[in-house]
Amino acid sequence: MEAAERRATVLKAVVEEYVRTAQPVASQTVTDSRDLGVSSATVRNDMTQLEREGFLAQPHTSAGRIPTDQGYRYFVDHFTSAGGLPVGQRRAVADFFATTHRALEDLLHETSQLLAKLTSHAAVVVGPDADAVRVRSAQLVAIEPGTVLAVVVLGNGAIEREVLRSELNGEQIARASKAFDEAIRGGTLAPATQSATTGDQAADALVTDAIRTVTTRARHVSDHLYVGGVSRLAAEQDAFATTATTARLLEMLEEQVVVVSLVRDLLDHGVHVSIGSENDVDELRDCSIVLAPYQVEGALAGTVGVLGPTRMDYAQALAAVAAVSQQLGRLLLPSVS
Amino acid sequence: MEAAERRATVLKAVVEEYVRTAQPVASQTVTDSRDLGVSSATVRNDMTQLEREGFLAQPHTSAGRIPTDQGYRYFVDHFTSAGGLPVGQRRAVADFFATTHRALEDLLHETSQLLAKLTSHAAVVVGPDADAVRVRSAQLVAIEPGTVLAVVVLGNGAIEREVLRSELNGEQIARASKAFDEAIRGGTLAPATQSATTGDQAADALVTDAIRTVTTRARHVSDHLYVGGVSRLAAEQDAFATTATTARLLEMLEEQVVVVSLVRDLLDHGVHVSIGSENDVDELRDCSIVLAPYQVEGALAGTVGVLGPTRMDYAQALAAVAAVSQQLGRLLLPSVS
DNA sequence: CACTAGCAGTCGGTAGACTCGAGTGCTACC
DNA sequence: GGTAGCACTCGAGTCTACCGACTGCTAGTG
Repeated sequence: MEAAERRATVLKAVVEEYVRTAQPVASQTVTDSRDLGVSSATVRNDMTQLEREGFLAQPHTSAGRIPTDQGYRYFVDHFTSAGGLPVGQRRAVADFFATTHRALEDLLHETSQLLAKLTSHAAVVVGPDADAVRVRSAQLVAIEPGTVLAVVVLGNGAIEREVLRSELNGEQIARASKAFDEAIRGGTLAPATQSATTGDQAADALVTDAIRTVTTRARHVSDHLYVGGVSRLAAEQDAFATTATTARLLEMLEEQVVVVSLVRDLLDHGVHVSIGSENDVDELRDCSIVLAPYQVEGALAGTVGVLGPTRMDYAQALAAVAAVSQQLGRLLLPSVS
Repeated sequence: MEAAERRATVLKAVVEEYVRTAQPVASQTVTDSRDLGVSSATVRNDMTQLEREGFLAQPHTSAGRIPTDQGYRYFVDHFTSAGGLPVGQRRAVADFFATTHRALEDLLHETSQLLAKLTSHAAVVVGPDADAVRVRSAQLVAIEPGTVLAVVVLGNGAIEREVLRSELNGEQIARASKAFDEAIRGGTLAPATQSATTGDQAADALVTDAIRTVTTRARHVSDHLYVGGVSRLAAEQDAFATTATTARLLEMLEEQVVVVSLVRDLLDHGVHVSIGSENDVDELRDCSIVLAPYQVEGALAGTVGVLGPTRMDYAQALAAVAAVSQQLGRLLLPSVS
């Protein structure tokens, strides 16, 4: 084995050991657990070089090495070629998606919990950008005297509904409903200034109101973040500097919008794994994010992701998000859910 | 001042000081901050007696006293007579409810966050029991070929909707809709065995399906828990034994159903404050819960609550839940929102 | 030249000894 | 009943010594 190649193997071993034990990895540990055919002294030399190159770090002089963010990056880029999920987990995912029959919101929420359970880390599910979702159909329905429900079916199977007030009679509402459908069907929910002309001024007003309300709300909903397994973050405490760090993380997840735009941003740039300091957000300096988009009918419909400490089993996380995103997309495909 | 009366005052002082500082309270601290007209030695005697009676405890011999759960209980029962919220907070609550225009789900969620912000603790909002909510109106709406939406308006303003598959034509659906409305309007969503007879077998099947689906889902939704301010739990870490305790708390909150039934159970027994070991649930041994029901049109519509460490400002928490529950009920009253 | 054996050196972690001071409990007294 | 005063207790912080886990280096080997 060539020297450079061996160094890469050493790096791989250090990452794997450290992920497993959370302890700085000694040269001896590496030679014991891997069959490198060299002595610990040689590994030590490799380690010093890896440290010089920025892949490893030493918490203090007389300690083993731990990977730096750059070290994790190399590991992810070179040693996590698409491994599948272990059969047990693969089955769990299949079972989950075979047996659920939920409204979209609940499904996404429970998907986040599934992913959290699979990876033992916090998990997030992000819906698609409102601007990117097409309207499949729309209508207005009188549900009570004075109350109208705007119902919009979206391309990803989500059904938005919004309550409106209107004193119009049934016939007027029917007319408005038609106009409403024509105005936004096939388009996106971007807050545009579609207008309606039914010839009935009151109906027009209702349609305008409906469009405005629905687009506003769509924006709100599309920025929604489904978070599963927050308790894992608390359990991972020790990976973070202080308990305040955990608190700020939880706060950010409650904030939702920061995370949603972060996730979208990462994916826009084709990033699927973001490690520690690669994250611009301060709260995430000690965290890594592993993402996979899911698609419905070939169109990007959202993203599933795992949020954990940088010391994370990346191979497993990648396999998990891949499996979940794929199954989720498949489930959403045929039905309107 | 009589001796017994003074002891109560000492207890009050200890609770208030301990809540403020999180430090065991010394006899001297009490005499310094309150004008009792007695010396610290007397307070010490009172404290030993309060300890004998189980209201106070000593972390170790040479330390001040901290309240026991029983001590907090006495404090809550005797010294938290309905104080109002400070004007600033009162204003914040009023502003919040004056400016929000959200769907019910979002409103409840944001209400929990408001409450969390007010009290600096985690907050929960629980909807009403599905069995207790009356159906205001119900109908079926064709939204796409092959797809029917069941829409149910509930007494508390919530609008449940559920997607059904059906190949019936418009006329059949209209008939089924009427039967659906008649079958469940005015009743509750308890999973009963209402049946429909429209004379059209296919329509009947749709109605039965709709009833089944809606009642099932209603149960699911009514057990939903809105949680706000989970990050506060992490920040309150030090109040709990280990970080594992926090993790288990978060887990329980994610579980939802445990908390929901706990809250309902407490309120059924007229309990508004549950302190530490008074909670049967193990995870809550170090926590207290402060609850207030909110009502819509005179009927119990749900509960808002605060979840924090036993070392909590009970007077403030009580004032906050009272103010929020009252305003929330008022907001839900007139509109179907 | 690549690798290794061996050994000195470094540094965190733990245990024990010591001190400091906050706060009590008790006793004698008013 | 209330108080002053004092001895006593015990946690927390500091210092020291020591152990042991690892490294880095040097000298040596195929």
